[in-house]
Amino acid sequence: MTGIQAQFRAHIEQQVTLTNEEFDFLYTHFTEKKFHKHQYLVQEGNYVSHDYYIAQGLAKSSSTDDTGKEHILQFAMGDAWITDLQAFQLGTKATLDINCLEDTIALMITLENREKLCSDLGKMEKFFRKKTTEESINLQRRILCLISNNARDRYEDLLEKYPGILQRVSKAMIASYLGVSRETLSRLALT
Amino acid sequence: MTGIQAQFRAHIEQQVTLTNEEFDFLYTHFTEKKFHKHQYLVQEGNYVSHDYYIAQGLAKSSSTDDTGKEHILQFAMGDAWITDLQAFQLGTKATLDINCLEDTIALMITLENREKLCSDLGKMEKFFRKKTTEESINLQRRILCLISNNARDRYEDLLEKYPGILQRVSKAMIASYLGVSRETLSRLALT
DNA sequence: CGCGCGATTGAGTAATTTCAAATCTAGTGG
DNA sequence: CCACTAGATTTGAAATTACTCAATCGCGCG
Repeated sequence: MTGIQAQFRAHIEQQVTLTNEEFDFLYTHFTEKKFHKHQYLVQEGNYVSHDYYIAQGLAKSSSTDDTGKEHILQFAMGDAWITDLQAFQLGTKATLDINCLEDTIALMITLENREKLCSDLGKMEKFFRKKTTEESINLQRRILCLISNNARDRYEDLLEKYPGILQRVSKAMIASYLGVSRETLSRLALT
Repeated sequence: MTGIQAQFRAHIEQQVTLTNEEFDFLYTHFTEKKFHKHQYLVQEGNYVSHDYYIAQGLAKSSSTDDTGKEHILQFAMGDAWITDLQAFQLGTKATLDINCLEDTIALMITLENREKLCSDLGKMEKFFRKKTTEESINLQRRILCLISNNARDRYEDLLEKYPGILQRVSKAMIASYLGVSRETLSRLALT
């Protein structure tokens, strides 16, 4: 049992309890893989083969608009899932890029394997339901933050939620995540 | 079998197929209820007893900031789910108001009943997982729209996604949903 | 007719963006 | 140890976008 496996099991057991046999079984549906900094997990225009559990490291998902500007949808630090959800679910081409900001270890699962796993092990169906519900709650919070608050408040909100983020992510990327220009973020001088 | 029941069954069967017995069984977990225009499904500060499937009518969820301004998180037209997800899941007090904009017919389910139903009927666990995944995809799209686009493009985006919305929702509320002032929305004169 | 509500318009102000230039910083090679 | 470069960050100034507050318009309804 590697450290990654133990961490992943603990991650799943936040939602459902597992026997050793169940964990061993479900684990066979995943592939562990290392990615180096700057490597892509998903590239716009390609099909999306996997959903990724980021065990260690840091990845971001983003889209690039017609003026070439990048907009960051998500940072996935340790213990988080990331993919181009729409493309993954529907089997369409990615509209997002997903790129590692640090050397990263991920556990990957294909759509086929995930659906099979959900059918064969009800606890995993439940796990994904709960996890996705959590995800929706977080996305709703972010939407309310975006429509309710100005740039400064959104920035403070982010720092509060991810205290260590400034040490790992450039301010230009944080600006892109918050939906403001990097110059504006820079002028919010604080903390 | 009422029209509402038939509609609800079709809604569920968009994700999973059901036998008559399964539908009858799952349906016992829900309560059908009518609400009149302006009635609250959820009020800020109260506990959230149910998740609501809006069969007919229209409800909105919103939060009110410290300056008294309302920010609209969601419109639930026919065939959509709505609740204060965070408060419902965690059993905490609502931070959202949910209010009917029209006379509305809803099917309501408590957290306890939903969890029981998911345990007793794997297809419903799957249904909720799929539905919540869809929800996440939509929320992600909205976030990208909010951080990528200006007010005009967000407005056009909304009209494209919900063509009939102007006939059912005041422009002040649409502005609140888009995160702009109603005066600004008014000045985007088009369509 | 006149009230009430939603929508629009006007004018001034505030927030944010853009483009350009200056500064800072970490890592590299001499 | 230092100079140098590439990338990140900050700063400046003007332009744009959006907001606020107030007034007006339009329309359905008693």
